[in-house]
Amino acid sequence: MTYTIGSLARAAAVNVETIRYYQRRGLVGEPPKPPGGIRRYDESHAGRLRFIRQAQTLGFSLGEVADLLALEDGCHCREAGRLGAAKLALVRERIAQLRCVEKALAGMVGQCRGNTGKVHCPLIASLKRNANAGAATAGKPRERKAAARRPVRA
Amino acid sequence: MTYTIGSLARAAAVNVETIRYYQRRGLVGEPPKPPGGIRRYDESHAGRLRFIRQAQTLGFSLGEVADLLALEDGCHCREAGRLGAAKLALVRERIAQLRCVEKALAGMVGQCRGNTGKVHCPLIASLKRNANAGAATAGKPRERKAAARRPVRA
DNA sequence: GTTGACTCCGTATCTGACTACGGGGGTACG
DNA sequence: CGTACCCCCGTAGTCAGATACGGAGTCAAC
Repeated sequence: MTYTIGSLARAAAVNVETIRYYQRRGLVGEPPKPPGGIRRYDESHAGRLRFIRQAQTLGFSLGEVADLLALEDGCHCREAGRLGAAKLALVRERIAQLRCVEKALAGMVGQCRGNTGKVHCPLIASLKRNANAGAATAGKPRERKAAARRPVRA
Repeated sequence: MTYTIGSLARAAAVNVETIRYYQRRGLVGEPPKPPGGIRRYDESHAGRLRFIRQAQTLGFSLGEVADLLALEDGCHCREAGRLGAAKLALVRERIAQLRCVEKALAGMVGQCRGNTGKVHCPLIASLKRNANAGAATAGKPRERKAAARRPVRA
């Protein structure tokens, strides 16, 4: 089955304009345009779009997503391996941090059962440990030139 | 030990302007200003800032961070519990997804050892399963009014 | 008592990621 | 044939999250 850009957008639950934007950024390909006609997309495009959205909700910027997609697309293995290993470390770090949050939240939610007073939750404390660990390796703020620091749809 | 806003910024590895911005957003408090003087901050402020950054890298928007901080600050337990449970579900989902990515990346990096050809990695496939599961509950794109879909520093 | 680093505060600018607009065109169907 | 969609493409606008700027005031040290 093939898609027009509009039906592709519906299939992947994104805006048409977003697809065009991703094309401009080189994240998804633009199929060749039949003379005087309408471009045709397929499942691989839909998969790519869903992947991008997914990766974004996991905290990857579009730039990072582009890196991941470059891996998928196949580049020289040596390079792919390095890049993949770096991303892997990043992913594992995020998982570890999220587990801290999970534990803290779970504890707090448990404490809250039936209580009507106030709570002081261990969330900040639990994250602070992690943050301090990371802070040692962090440079001065002005040196940061990295991706903007923004999140993601809920 | 106490901080001026500048030393606080260094201690938490953020920009001074960012602190002011967070104050405007109500994420961190502004200590009272001694008449004609300079505000003083302490460890609790530094912790809060680190927490915010931490939470952001985990994919929470500043709005969500504000929710989490409200829990920390203590609100009625019933409400805190609900909020906490919701965030908890979200966090668990993210962990599960990240584990998919982790597995896929690890497999790929493994395959790459010593190989100089090309790779086609199972990354997209691994996420597609997850994404499709979620897609069932997703509304049309235009209905989205949620937080912007942006990530986070590397 | 001047210098230099820093604070205060308001406003302006930048970046990433969309999202909207609008003119020009094709296709489909009643 | 008309009209109702949909596509193409370029450009402009929006929104969150910072960052930057600049004049006036403060403080510590030389």
